[in-house]
Amino acid sequence: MEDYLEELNKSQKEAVLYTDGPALVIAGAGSGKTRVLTYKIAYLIQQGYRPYTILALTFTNKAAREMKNRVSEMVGAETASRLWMGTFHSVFSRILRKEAVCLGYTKDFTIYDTSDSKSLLKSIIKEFALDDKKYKVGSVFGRISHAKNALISPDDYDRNRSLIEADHNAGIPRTCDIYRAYVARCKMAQAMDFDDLLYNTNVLFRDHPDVLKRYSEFFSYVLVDEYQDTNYAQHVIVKKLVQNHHRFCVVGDDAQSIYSFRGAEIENILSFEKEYADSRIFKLEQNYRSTKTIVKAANSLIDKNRNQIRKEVYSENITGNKIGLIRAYSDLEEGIQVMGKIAELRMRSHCPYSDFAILYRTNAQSRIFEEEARKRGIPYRIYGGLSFYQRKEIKDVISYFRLVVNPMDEEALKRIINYPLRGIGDTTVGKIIACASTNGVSMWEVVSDPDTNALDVNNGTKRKLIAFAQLIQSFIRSSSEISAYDLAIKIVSESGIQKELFSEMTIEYQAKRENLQELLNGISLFTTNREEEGDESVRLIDFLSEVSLLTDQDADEEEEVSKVTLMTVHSAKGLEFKNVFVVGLEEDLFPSSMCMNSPKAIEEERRLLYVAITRAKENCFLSCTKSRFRNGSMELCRPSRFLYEIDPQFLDLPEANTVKVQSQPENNARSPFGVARTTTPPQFKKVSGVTDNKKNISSFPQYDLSVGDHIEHERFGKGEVISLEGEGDSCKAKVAFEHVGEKQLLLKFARFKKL
DNA sequence: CGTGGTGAGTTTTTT
DNA sequence: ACTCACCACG
Repeated sequence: MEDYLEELNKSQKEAVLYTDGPALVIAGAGSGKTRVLTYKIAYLIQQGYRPYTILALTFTNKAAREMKNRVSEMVGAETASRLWMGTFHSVFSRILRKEAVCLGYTKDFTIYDTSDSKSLLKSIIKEFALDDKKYKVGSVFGRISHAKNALISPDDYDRNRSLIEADHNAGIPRTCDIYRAYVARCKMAQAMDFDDLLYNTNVLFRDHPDVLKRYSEFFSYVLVDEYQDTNYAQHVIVKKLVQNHHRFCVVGDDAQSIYSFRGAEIENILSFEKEYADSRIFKLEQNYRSTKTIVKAANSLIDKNRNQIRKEVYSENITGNKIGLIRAYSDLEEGIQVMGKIAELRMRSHCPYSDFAILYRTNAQSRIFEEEARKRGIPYRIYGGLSFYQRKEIKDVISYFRLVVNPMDEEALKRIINYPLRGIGDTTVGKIIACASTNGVSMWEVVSDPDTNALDVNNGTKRKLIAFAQLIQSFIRSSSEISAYDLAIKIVSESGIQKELFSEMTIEYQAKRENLQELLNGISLFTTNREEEGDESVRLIDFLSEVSLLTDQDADEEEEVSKVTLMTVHSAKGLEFKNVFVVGLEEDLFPSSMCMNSPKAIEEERRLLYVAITRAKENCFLSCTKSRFRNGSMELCRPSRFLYEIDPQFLDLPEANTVKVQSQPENNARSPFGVARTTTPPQFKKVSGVTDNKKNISSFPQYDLSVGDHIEHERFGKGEVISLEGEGDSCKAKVAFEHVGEKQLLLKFARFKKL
């Protein structure tokens, strides 16, 4: 163990060894944050802390798993497995299941995922007879979620003037009523949504001092990873847990705070020192990951943020290459150029595909890179998109499981009451909901006993309802007798799901069958694992509570072939790659158009780019395009303001630019992109030149062309005219483009200019 | 009650 | 491009 400590640098070591009070570790990008956390846990254990009294909270499952693995290597898997280590959500859900009764919940409560929550909100908005064009499910959900993350109850909400006013101004004054109804319905369904896992943990500790006392005495040391991403609720709960002894350590980097959209408060980390007068702060400033150039370039960018903890991140690695710039004419060509560059670099340096990552702001950008990779036969792996457990066929099956475990689960019931089709349509479901709410009972009670609840449906429908209820009841009876796996099999065959999935032999259905098979395999694996660990009766609820908090990133399949990684910048946090391409650096995309009127949001976007750049170990490329297909039409793009904020001495400015600057007399400033650079950087939306750009695009001048002319096309880039045919409006040109090959252009529509 | 077609809106990020 | 809501018909 003493040897381990020698592997740390001075500040890392200090951070590990200090355990007497609150510790804030500011960990610059690539500075060995996980190392400090894992060594610290090992050190605590060495100091005599019992492992099961150490609580380590992370933000993602992936981070938790990685930490667990690394701790295992140091102290052994046996000891590591006793630690309380996991995401906030998973650890708190464990606590909540234990203490559920205090809160009026059963241990088997359901966890609603985002789509369940939204579906419930949709019902409520409909029941309130509100205009769903005004009351958009997404924004109502967002407001409720923010309220919960700020520990604001429906009653608090009502009393909060600024919230009420904001809703009023947004034309949705009844948001608070929806919130109240939503909470009641979740409770009625014995369900908690993601935010409830935090909110209710706080309620538990607030209203039950004895319970809090038990946990705060039980946990002898608390560690929190990615503290900059915690929201108010998490902050308060941590505070409560350590109130007795103040022995805890939070690790984070304010420069990498990128989750404010879901309630993260950068203030939690910025004001830590004020909050805990007895705290010590440790700064890890040496970056071990990247070249000097990458670190300095990233620093020069993040320097533009006002709100931050000052630190000097530096690298002792080689200087390395400058940051590459890629300028494309269109999103299409961006894909071609980036993939081309990857192929070229790979040839030159013989590094595997897994050394490359393409990072983008939005998932929608992935498609073009995917297509281009496929064309070239470059293997790739996309992260993000729908998680396995969110696919329709999987959610449907899981909903059966959920209903069996918790018949009050309204969202699960709605999902499967007519799947597979059994003649219970929207009309009937509407009646059931209405009947349930007038009688103050759950939908399940209405379905299983339509008569007592005076449900107004005809006899045929009633029979169908009763048959459905009996089906579910038979599953419930079996659930106490047979294993989770056997029950799953029984459900799939007796519900008719199996028949339905074999009713068609199309590729989609084939995929669905495979997915279902995978789910069953997962249950089987889960059951055997638990049984090996000595758990005699593995219940379905155990499986459910585990999978409801999993995301796609957690499927850690061993990759047999090396692949290029495609992911959003958000999901790249914490990862590193030899070569990184950050794409789509354009105004309204990165920074996102969502935050044009908020300097705070712009600072967050800047941090996001900081995160992206600092993922790179050796080479980093930034790309932008002149035009991009968005929302169904071609839009002109201006380079991101961030490109001008990076100190140009770290940028590899291409020679060709000089030429381009000359050929575009309207340019009045030297810029890395040879694109009209207004003397002031692009400002907020109302002053921006977006509309002017739109005009430019349609007033592209027409030229008389002849064979051999060189042209510059809006999407395809530069090329040479090979042949011409037709006259007037139907005149067509065949053009050989540099990057995209030969294309036919109908001159009437083609957007290009002669060079 | 179910289905199949059309049309509109949609995209920021995730536990 | 892709999903979802709505509508008309069987």
